[in-house]
Amino acid sequence: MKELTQSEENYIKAIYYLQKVMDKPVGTNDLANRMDTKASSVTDMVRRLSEKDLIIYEKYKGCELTITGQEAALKTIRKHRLWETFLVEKLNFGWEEVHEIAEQLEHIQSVKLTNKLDEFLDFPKFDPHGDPIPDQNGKLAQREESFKLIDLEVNVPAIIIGVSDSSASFLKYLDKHGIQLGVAVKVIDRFEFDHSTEVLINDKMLSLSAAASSKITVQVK
Amino acid sequence: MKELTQSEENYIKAIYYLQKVMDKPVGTNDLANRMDTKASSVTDMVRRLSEKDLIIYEKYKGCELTITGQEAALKTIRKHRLWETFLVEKLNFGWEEVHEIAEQLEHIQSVKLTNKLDEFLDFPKFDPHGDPIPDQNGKLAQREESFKLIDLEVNVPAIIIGVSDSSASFLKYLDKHGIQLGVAVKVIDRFEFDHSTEVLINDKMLSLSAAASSKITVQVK
DNA sequence: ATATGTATTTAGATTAATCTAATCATTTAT
DNA sequence: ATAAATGATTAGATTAATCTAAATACATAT
Ligand SMILES: [Mn+2]
Ligand SMILES: [Mn+2]
Ligand SMILES: [Mn+2]
Ligand SMILES: [Mn+2]
Repeated sequence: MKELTQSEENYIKAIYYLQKVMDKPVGTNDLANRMDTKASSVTDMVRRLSEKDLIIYEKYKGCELTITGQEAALKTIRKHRLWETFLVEKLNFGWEEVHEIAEQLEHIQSVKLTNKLDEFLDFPKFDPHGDPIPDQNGKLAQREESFKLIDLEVNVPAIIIGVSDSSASFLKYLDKHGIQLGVAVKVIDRFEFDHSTEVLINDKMLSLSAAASSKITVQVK
Repeated sequence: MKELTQSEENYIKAIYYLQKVMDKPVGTNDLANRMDTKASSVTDMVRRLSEKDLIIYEKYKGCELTITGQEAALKTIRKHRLWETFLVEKLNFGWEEVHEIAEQLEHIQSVKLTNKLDEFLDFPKFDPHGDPIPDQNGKLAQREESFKLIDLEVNVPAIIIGVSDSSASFLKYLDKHGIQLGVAVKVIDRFEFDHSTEVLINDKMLSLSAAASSKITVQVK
């Protein structure tokens, strides 16, 4: 299995992600959209990837990862999340700054480096956004059952364990309101008409939009 | 000043290096040789670099860096040497393993990352091979006067402060004989006919070839 | 089933980075 | 000063990754 180019690694990651969320073959436009390129470019690339047996692709039918492709995806994701952890834990970056840099660092090719970094960080199981970090064998830590904050029942104490949107704008918004991983939350009230939620966080009341609360993952204590 | 491609950064570094050691305009073949490519590829690339005002280039006359080009070179060298330091100091890599990985890491584009890394490492002045690390402004620490071990007078105590060859084979050879930066050396005898040198290192006598002793930099205590 | 619209692929170009083989320029040696 | 050797450039191809515009296939609604 030869090394992948940066572009190939990025595509493989995107396919991995889309496969997960839509649970059916990934269409050319979905990919083009996610990768922020044109459909014609995607068609070219999926040809190459399928040539290398990283995906199964049939004209007009979309694509999905082979086992080899999944392994490749997990390797890249492992690197990405380890680097994000490094940037936050060791270099004191904010969690909203690290994704972009990790997009580059994830392409560094050295298994030894990855494993030494892992060790240096004390084998973290989750990255700064609460996403699981694949281990050397590509295995992901299994989480206790978790919900989106928007689905958490009223008056049930819970803890914030992740976010499903790592965009700088969202994360900065959370920072402003003292919302971090590990913090306790309780839903005090919810309004049917717009699904906005009143929550208690850090002893302060806060009203969250449906958009926000649907992107925050919590776990009941 | 737009970002440079990896290839451009590598060429700029090579020109910087060659300019230093040969002290005259860098020829196409010198560069081709150093970059391990073909002269025709170099001609193409120096055209591009000169187009971007990173070098001055005239057909058949070789090239040299402009001020902008020198700044670019120093930025890349800074990243390279900081990463090498990180790999040795924090991740416990051997000094013979880090160059290759740093060749990749040096292309990560984030000034903030570079500066935070610098801080994390406590603003090191020299990398694991004894080469100076440019600071934020591209300034290199000036060394006390130093010599090559091959030029060190007999019976003058000195300290090893650098190597001018960072190839894995040479560094492994040094490791085998306990030769590291910071270690004390004294030349006991030197033989005219092949310039081999008898040295005392770590309380042990050792005979070094001219090839070896000409690549070790020392400083008189 | 036919038409319409959307998804996807093709055709044809472009740009960076590389190569080989051929040509041209400069330097050096006779 | 001329020839030979060395150094450098050009011409022409190739490959990855991208694009625009045109063509085609598939899905859906009437
Ligand atoms: Mn990320
Ligand atoms: Mn990436
Ligand atoms: Mn190096
Ligand atoms: Mn490099």
